[in-house]
Amino acid sequence: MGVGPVKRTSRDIRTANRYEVLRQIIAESPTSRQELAAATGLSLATVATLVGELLDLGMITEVGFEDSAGGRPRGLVAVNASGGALIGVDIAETYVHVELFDLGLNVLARADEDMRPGESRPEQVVGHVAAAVGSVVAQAGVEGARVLGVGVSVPGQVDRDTGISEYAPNWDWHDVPLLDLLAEHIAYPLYLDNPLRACAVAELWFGAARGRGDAVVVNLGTGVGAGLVLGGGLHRGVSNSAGEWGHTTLVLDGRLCHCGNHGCVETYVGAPGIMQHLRELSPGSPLLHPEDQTATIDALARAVAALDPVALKVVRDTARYLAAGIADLVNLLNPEVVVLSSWVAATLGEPLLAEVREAVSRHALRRPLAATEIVLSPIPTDPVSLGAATFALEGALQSVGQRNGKRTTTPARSRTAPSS
Amino acid sequence: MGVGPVKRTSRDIRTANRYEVLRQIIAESPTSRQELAAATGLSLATVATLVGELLDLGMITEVGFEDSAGGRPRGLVAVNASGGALIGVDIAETYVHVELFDLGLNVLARADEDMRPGESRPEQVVGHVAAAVGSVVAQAGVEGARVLGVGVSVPGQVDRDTGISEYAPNWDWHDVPLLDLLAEHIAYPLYLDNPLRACAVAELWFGAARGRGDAVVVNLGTGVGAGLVLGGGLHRGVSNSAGEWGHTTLVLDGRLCHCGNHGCVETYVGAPGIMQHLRELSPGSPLLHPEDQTATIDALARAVAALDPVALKVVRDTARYLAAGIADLVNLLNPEVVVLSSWVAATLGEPLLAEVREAVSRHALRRPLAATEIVLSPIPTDPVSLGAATFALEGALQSVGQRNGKRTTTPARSRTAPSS
DNA sequence: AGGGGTTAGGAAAGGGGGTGTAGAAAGTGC
DNA sequence: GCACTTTCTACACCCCCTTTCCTAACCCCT
Repeated sequence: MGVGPVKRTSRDIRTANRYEVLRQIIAESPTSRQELAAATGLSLATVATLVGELLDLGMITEVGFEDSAGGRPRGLVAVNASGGALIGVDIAETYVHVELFDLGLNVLARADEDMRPGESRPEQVVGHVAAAVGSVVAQAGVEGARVLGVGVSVPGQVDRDTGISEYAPNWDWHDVPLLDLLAEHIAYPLYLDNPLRACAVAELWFGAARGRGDAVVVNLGTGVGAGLVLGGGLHRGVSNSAGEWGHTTLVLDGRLCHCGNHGCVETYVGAPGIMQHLRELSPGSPLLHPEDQTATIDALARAVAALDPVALKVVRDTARYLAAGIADLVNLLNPEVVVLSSWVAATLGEPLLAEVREAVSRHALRRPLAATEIVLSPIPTDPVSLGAATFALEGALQSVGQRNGKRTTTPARSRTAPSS
Repeated sequence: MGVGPVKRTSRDIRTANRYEVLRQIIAESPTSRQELAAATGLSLATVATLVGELLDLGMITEVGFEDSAGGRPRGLVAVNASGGALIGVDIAETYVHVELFDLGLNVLARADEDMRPGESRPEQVVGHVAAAVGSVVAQAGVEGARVLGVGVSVPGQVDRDTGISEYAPNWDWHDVPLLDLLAEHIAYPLYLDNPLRACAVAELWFGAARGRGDAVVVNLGTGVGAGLVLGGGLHRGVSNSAGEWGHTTLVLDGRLCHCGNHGCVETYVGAPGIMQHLRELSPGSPLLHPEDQTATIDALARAVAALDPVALKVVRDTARYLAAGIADLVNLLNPEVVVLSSWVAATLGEPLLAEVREAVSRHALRRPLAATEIVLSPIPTDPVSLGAATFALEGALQSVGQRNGKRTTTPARSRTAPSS
């Protein structure tokens, strides 16, 4: 339980600025110190210091000079892609997906492990994760020392500081010390969080929320949730469970949700909800693949492109439910941007977006609506593993200024601190 | 439109600490530097510096010593009630309510002005405000120089920095430069904001949100809204309209709301909504005072105390609607505390709270719910004018460190800057 | 080839902020 | 009256960002 209001120190300013500078370099590589200063609003001196730090860390390199038209040419810096590797782990109900990134956040290797419904014990999940992590490191052929960290996303409620999965609805986990279990198999610094926040941080660093103060990242997958970016940072809530938007009541006495309530957003706009709607409209629809959500949503997207009337109606109805929920978010939080993320949003794409925009504009109040954009996530890869890797990147960046090695309350764990 | 993420400077830290120390002194007066350091988590040196500043400003005074059991006795400081006066202005649809506070936030004088339905021109409202402000200053007999500032709350969307009422639904105002108009009549520094945020800031300083990082202040009056305290500070949103929770859709195709949608929270739990429910249940009910919301809600509260079955049902049903909305807030934001504020909440009191708690516990997810308390506002006076006065207090405190007089982007206006 | 103009970037100084510590100040107890 | 204890102030120190000055590096012109 967080005690008292947030304690801010001047070091937080430094960390935030470090993030900002690196973000900018990753977004626009190569770039010059001058451009960085202009883009971040920091002074040249501060930018120079931070760039120096990042150069020392080997995260960026100097890559020549800009052409000059009289005057000393600007030195250019770029991400040093081979300066380190980041691993993002996306643990979901039925699979573990792991990606290894270079520092430019390009995917160097992938590994997937399927989990059968029965495999719900923490040790089993940890085993899959360890195998996949080992696999991507081997594939990419990077030396272990180059791996700056491993970010792990696990559904449910997570305490990132203690590394405990407090509650995972899929497997009925309660207070599983996941990070400690993983540390027994994985020798790199580990960071734990949940997929909602992973997607949000991915958008914040590399996606549609870059440079925005307030954003909502709506996550449309099997489950539904929202990552909240408020005041330029992630909002976590007192007990790390902010963003549970999927169980907002949309329809009084509506469909029964696994959370026990009726009419939750998730039951209408989650993949199973969409499938149910399709089934109700057209019980024998060829689009329906009863046991395969991905295949069904794919088929639905293709049918929409072919102007299939049933598919169009399913998407339109789904968009309406979704829009009702998003309109409430717009009114309540007045964000700059609402990002539609995760695989259902990516698959349904523009047609869904168009319907959502139209329907939101009918529901939301005019003034807040005018200030907010609704967009699809521009992130081409899996946002969850990217976001998880970003947590590792943030972690690596956080401890830069720290007295050498002495981690005080750093959330990072490594093999050297197994359990206890 | 806010550009880019929030820019934090070390001065913000100072300001936040200054707030924190004064808040603590006001809450517990007299108190010692030692206690302040313990309560705020700051070092003794910092506390001493800040206390010194506040002493210089005349906002607090030294009031003797604590008894000692060996050792130098602790010096005690207390709010210097007569060190200044703050004025809070609550502009509502049908009245203007003004209170003058001493620095202990005790009410020294009140003034009310009624506005007839026709009186909707900005000049008329400004006239009422100026008259009431003049009245409280005269009543309290304070010299003008002692008035540190006037906080003004006006419904709708407000840009506190420019002092413009961008949109006020009651009177169909659009971009009225209210602060400039007021500055022609009022010679004190002026601060503008809306009642939602006024209530929130009142709770943050003096009420149930003190010392909490995340809180939601639910405002139950004629209109309904929520003040959001996130990360220890007020959340405003990009275009200053965060908190429009009253128009969250609660019932699909429900009651028609003046915002044009159906089923908004406000149509069920706002005072007019409650009256309508009473009318539907018992058309000729003696509790109903058709033209007087306050009287009706008062009567309802008394009837509940007398266990009148109709009144009990009205309150229970209202609580259910309210709870559905609050449960969504709890899930989404995971706050430490939800505060029920404004006159409807104050009037209906404990019976409403009990029903709300019970109903929220049925709707919200277990984990976030476990971390959040739901309470009635402990603030005994009008929270809106108190909050408005608090804005003035914050304003007075903000410019302390500033180079003398030179206001850079200070929101405060005074007579010396009339229009343009 | 050598100077003048121009722009980049580093080094140092300065201001704001918080913290640790020595020593003065102000009590109690013997 | 002296020792002990505790508070509180003053100062040095560290962190962070910014401003300013100066040197480095390049272009163009003569």
